[in-house]
This record gives sequence, structure tokens and C-alpha cells, in this order.
Amino acid sequence: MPELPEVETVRRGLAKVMEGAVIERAETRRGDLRFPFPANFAGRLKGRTITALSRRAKYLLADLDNHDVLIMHLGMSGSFRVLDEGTEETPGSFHHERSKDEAHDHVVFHLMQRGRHHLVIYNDPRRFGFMDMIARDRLADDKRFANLGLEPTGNSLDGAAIARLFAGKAAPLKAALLDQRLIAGLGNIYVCEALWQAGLSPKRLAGTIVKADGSSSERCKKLAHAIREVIARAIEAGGSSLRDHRLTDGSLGYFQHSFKVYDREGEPCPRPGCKGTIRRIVQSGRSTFHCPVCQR
DNA sequence: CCTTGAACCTGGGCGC
DNA sequence: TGCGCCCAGGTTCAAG
Repeated sequence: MPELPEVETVRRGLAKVMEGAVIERAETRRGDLRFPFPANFAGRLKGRTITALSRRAKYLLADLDNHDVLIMHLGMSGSFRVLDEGTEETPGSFHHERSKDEAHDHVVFHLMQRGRHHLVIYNDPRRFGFMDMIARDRLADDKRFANLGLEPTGNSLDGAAIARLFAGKAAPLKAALLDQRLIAGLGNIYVCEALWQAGLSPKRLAGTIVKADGSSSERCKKLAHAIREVIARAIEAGGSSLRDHRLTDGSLGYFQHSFKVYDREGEPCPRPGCKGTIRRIVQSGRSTFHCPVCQR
């Protein structure tokens, strides 16, 4: 599922019931996801208040009212579902809202926020996701976070940033954009989409869009703009629901309807005037979808 | 430093 | 209906 737009969509849904909530109970239904849960995971969460829910790259970070941060990653198939259990007097709807796929409900947070109970359920069929908890002051040096690159949201990703990151790089653009140490949060879908929008071939070597003196170029600017626009529009759309991605209320994202190239092998290139056909190639062991005619 | 391939795991789709 | 194969949004590690 989840690249930056999906994770950000999930973050926004979870923040509504998690920020300011007390964790009355945390329940793990097996000993591990991708990795074992940290020692005494449930015990360390019990009674804590979540002060803020943020995102870095594809990670969700729940700040607790002590020294700890709860780290959550959705892997390929993770999703969160929020069930409103209501108040003591007016029980909520969760008894008829439970997901069908309870076999893969691996973690349940029982939350109390401003007098309302909520269940936050983590479901992950493939279990490539994980949760961890570390002291907040170790976050910056944690190897998962220390080397993360620029966020493609906000204003920092511009042509000059692309030029600085890509100067001298021999890797193809596809690989460079997937490299979380350069730009953080892009995945297979949005890299394909951004390259199409920028009119750049995924096979072109990253260093070749930078000017000889290492400064920005039209191609750098176009790429920076394309990435930011694709990511922003995907977040607005609630992300892309191919298989597992759900908003926290159970509804589907709809950016998949806006794909120009991803999973559209054999279809005509949607660029006005372009007579190309979308091709699928394999780079770094993953599918790349592109138009060989207008992406150069 | 680079790239590639495999591994982790379940399930959906397809051809037969 | 079933079986085998390929594929899938991510990350990490080993090997060349």
C-alpha cells in the first residue's frame, strides 16, 4: 500500500482520535509483525497520553507523554481502522463495523479521548509493517531516520535541491527517486507518475539532468514541480487504493483513478498529442511504467 | 561508492 | 474447483 500520500492520509485520520488520547490498553495479538514487538510493548503504552501524531517519510510517529516515541510502519499491506465506541451512555457502532478480515487484525489500541472511547485497529495481511518504541532523544540518530532525505511536501524540494542531490549520480532516475536517502516518501507508484508528468525517462541517469556546473536546469525544476504536485494531489485524493489501502474510516482513496502510467501497460499515453503506448519495464527488480515516446 | 537479487509474507489473478 | 505460477504499495541484507 503505502507511500507518502497513503501514510499521510492515515496520519490525518488517526490524529483525530489519537492526539490527546489516553491509551487505556494496547493489545498485540501475536508476538511479531515484520519484527518482534519491543519488550513489554503493551505495558509501556498503557496509561500514556499521545501528545502528537506526525509522519516522517513513510513512518508514523506517536509522541507519548514520557520520553518515548511509538514508531509505526505500514509495510506493503498495513492499514488502520478507527472504530468509535461512543460514550458509556451512548455506545458506538463498532459491533457492526468490524472488518471482515479479523484474522489479520494484529494490534488494537483502546483509546479514551475527551470522554469518548475509540478502538484503533492495525491490520496487515503480509506483516511487512512493524511497530517499535524508542526514546525520543534517540530518534535523530536512529539508523532508520538518520539518513532520510528531503520531504517532498513543503517548499524545500525545488530545482536546486534536485540538482544538489542528483549531481554526479550514475543511477537511473527511477532508482534515484526511490532512494529514501535523497527524497523521502516516494515509492513505486508516485515515482512513475512524477517522471511521466516531468516528461523524463526513468532510465535516464540522474546526473544528466543537472547542469555541468552542478546547478539546476529546466529538467530539475520540472521534476521537482512534478513530484510536489503528484504528491499533493494524491494526498488530497486520500491516496491510492489498489488493494489494501483504506482511510481510517474504512473508505477508499481514489488517486488510482488519476494514474497516467502506473499499471497501464499497453494503453495509449494520455499526454495530449502523444502517440506513444505505455510500457512496463523492470528496474531494480520492480515494475516501471512509462511512455517511451514522450519521456526522454 | 554502485547495482542486483533475494528475502520477509499473504492473497489475488490468470492460465490450464 | 483446483493447482501452479506470477505479481503486488517497502525495506534490508548479502554478494558481486
